[in-house]
Amino acid sequence: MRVTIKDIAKKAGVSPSTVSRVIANHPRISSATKHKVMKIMKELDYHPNMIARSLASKSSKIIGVIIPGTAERSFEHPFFPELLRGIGTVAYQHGYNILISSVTSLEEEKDTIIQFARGGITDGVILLTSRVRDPSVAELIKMSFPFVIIGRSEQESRVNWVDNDNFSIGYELTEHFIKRGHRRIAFLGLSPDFLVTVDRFNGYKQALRDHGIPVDEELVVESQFVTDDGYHLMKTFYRHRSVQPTGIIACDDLLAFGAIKYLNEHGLEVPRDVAVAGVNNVPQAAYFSPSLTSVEINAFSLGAKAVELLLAEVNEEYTAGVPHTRSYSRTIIPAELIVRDSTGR
Amino acid sequence: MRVTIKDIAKKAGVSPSTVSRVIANHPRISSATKHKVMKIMKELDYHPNMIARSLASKSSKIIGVIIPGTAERSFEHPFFPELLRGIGTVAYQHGYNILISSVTSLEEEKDTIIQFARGGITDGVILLTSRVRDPSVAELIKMSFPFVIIGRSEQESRVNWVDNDNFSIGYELTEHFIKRGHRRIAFLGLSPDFLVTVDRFNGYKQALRDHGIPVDEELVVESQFVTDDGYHLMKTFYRHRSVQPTGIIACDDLLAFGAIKYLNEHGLEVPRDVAVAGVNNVPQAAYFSPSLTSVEINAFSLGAKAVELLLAEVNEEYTAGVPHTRSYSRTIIPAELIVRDSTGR
DNA sequence: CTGAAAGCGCTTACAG
DNA sequence: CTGAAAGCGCTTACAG
Repeated sequence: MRVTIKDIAKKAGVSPSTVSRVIANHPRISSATKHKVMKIMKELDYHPNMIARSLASKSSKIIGVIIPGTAERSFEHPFFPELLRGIGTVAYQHGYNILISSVTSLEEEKDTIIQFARGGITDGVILLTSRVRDPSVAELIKMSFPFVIIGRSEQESRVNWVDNDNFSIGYELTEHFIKRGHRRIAFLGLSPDFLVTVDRFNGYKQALRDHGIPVDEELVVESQFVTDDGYHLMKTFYRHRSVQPTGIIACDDLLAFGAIKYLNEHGLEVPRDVAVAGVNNVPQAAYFSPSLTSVEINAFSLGAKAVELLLAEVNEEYTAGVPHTRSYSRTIIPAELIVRDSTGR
Repeated sequence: MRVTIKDIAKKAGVSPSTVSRVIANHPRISSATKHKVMKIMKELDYHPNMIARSLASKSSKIIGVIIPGTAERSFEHPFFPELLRGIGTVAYQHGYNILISSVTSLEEEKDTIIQFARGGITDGVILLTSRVRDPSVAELIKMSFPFVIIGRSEQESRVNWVDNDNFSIGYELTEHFIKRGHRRIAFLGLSPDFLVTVDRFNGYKQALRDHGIPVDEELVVESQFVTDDGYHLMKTFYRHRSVQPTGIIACDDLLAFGAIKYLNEHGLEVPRDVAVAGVNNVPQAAYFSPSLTSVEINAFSLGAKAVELLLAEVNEEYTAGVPHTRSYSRTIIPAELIVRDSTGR
């Protein structure tokens, strides 16, 4: 039999309420009884049942993290662990645990969200998505359950989110190429369903315009997901397009690696013949030959900030009685261009 | 007010017990009442409170996953998400959620384990570790709480684990080099605290011996962790050692990438001058120049199998009354040598 | 097949 | 500063 609060109470000669207050570090408790109770908890190796506590207090101290389905494969992305580490670190600091979903379909995702939210398992949810019109977002809003999105949602109001400024990322990257004299710059990896790529693409276009360079649709390569099929995208590109880019901006480093491999195999040297850059600054970017120019998105901070926003909202709920207008935050985590060999020196 | 089982019961004209049985899909329930109750649950948009259910049933349907501290940085490793995906997929199939720890110190790890196990939050725990003498393992054994280790533990008995055969991985990799005529093969990344590297190293030594090649300590490069500092390891190696290896086996692909970068910068071409191979077959291995020979460890399967073992043990506990000797499983997930350009053709 | 009752292990006004 | 009591929302023998 596991030792409960009653066992402690009996042995300490106090009531269960008092033991509970000691555990919760309640202020109005004499330090005498406090120490007595704590001593006995040590002796009996007592550990509170978190489930019972959750039920009684209506707070599980668990944050749910919803990860886009396997189909989108972002799970595999190198920046994901960093994000998770940021989430975990801040959550731990505040005494929260993190419950991870890993679903394969949108229905499973909805199931999970309902379970997390309605089932009382979590106090709030962090949603990793930058999907246009994500159904989970609508669901969460409907339930008015605390949540934060990592990756800007299209839903502009009544949503907390944290993201990089992807427009600027696209803009700066493009300007970097322009400053090195490039004018035929391809954009690799536009996926209309994913705002992150759309935003970067808009930044790209704006930079071109600002420098008087016409946007050439021939230089835009769409892709289904933000995956690692840069090799095949380039193959298709060179087969079907007549333009010869001198620079390629890939929406992701993995895309860039694949693209470079293709270029190498077809006698094009990077950066001599074509300059290439990616985004996300994966660890391998520095070791690649040539080392890859990329953008550090500070995934750790994205995760950390998301937890802070979420906990602010979760706790806001407890300021009962005080009427207030609910506010929503958008937080931009700065990104940083890391220039390496793949765009020349 | 959230709708509870009582609300459903009242509206359906049955007792809460009956509603509970409908939810649990209890066999002895008339399909008439079953349908009536389900209809009302739909109407009222009822979702069971998982916390209450957990408390009453003494099972949270949550699996804890303990990840080695940030200090060890395995969180950042590309194979980790795959592992997690394997865990998540099988867990979901069985109706379990996964709770992730992300701790920074060994004390935090112990805290977390106690919270997960004693606090009743999880039904069982998966421990990612291949640390020699992991204190968490001892803790879990002491509590006799269901757990499975991914990564072989030194603790040979009373432990379930799933792992690759790292001895064979080291052996096969080495034999691959020997067959291509190499005799001076360096081993990069031996970390005495991590069994995974020790096992691979033993396989390496055995292969050399079996082919009559003496083991040369000069060719062994130790490292603190399984990280990405291959570049610096090689720098130190060439500065302090007199031997010139013609082949390098790195304990990890990231190590290999760093090593290759160093070699390139110092006029050594891969594989012409030095052949290099890694382990883990990270996505970038195929895109690297040259593409990297590696070993696919099937991380997804490692995770999937770990959950299966764990759930077997968790459920075994419920076969109460039936006396049985508890058994422990060791499962080996096959690994596969992937030959690419970095070791020649 | 169904209900009444006890119980899971805590928390938290309410009273003193 | 502390206790008695009610309650959190379920499950599950036990009885019928």
